[in-house]
Amino acid sequence: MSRRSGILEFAVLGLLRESPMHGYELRKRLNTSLGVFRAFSYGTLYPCLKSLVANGWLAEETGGAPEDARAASLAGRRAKIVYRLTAEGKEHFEELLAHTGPDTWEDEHFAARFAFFGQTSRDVRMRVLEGRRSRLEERLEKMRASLARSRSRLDDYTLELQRHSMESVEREVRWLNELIESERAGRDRRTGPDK
Amino acid sequence: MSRRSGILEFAVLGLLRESPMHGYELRKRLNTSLGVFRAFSYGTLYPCLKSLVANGWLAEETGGAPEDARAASLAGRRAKIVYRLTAEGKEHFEELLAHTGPDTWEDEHFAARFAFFGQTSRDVRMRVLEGRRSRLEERLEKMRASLARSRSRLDDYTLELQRHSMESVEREVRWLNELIESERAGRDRRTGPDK
DNA sequence: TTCGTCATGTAATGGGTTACATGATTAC
DNA sequence: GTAATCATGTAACCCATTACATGACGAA
Repeated sequence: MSRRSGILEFAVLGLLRESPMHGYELRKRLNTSLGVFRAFSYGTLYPCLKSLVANGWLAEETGGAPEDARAASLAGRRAKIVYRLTAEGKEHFEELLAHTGPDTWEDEHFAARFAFFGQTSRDVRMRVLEGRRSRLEERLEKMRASLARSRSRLDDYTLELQRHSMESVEREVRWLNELIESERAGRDRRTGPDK
Repeated sequence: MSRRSGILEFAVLGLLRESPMHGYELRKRLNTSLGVFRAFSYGTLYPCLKSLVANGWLAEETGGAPEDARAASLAGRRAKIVYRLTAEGKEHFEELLAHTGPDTWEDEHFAARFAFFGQTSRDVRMRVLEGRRSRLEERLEKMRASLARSRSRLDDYTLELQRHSMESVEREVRWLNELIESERAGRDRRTGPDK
């Protein structure tokens, strides 16, 4: 029970929905394919997998069909545990995909959600994108305010750092604007009057 | 002893070098003036301050001069503890400022170091900037490689996410290039032949 | 007088890493 | 045969947050 990391749990479920995998491979996918994710260590991943099994969301399949003589002969062989999503797991992931909320627009969480946008319904995508955007706009407001208050007593490097990080945030807002635009365009094409 | 957070310790020492402060104010400065830093909670900050005192790097000054009658009359009054950097603390911070190494070019650590570049010698600044840059270039290489390997089996959203985060990294590299350029220009002005 | 913000602190908990331990398989 | 990488796992630790507890000070 418990040992829920939110992000990791979500990503694991999402990856396994595409196809069953064992832990080691899962970890690679977490770093590479999904790129953005930081590399979770085995010390995090394996216990997480166990807990997902305990919840009934994953099933372990310790390789080799039992009727296979060669498998039996290699008795001492370390089991390569393949995990696959159960029906309950699929259902649970579906729920997670449908969920939107303030936690959803935080940095890491947002990246994880975005990575599975391919499986997400458009209205949920919109809510997440818009939530993220307003979250960033809030952040910008705070930065601008504190900058206005303290600009005078800050040295050049501190100022430059603030300028650069504000620009980064502004850049992400523009990116979100484009994404939201194209989501809307997609909707319009579907529900619009004609053409 | 211990309870060292690296970043927090460094930032606290650096802020207190400018002027003595109490914990509450310190925390505000950590969020606002230095902007980039995430808001450390009191549950992190206060124990950290205690440990810095235990190390002899900070000294506590529980306000009010003792000869002040009013201070004595307000017996029950909650002490407002002002922390100031000791000579040892200053020396220790100097050492931290001079240190460069692989840890120094990681995201959060780098931001903290950059925020105190005003107090850092130019050659150390250069090493940190260049270290950071090569760290990012490494990261770019990995991203490009994994993208090349798996582009085909990734959906549009995953691709877009990777594209955007690569662009972010590339943008930071350009920023670092400019900074390094202007550091070099600064050195040239000083040591160059004339004008 | 009550509410917001200033101000300090602790204990429980969370979420993660590192180091360690083990062993199979593949490539050279 | 030996090194790299595949593969799984545990225990000790680290860093930080949350929730809680306490209380002063100023303004409405």
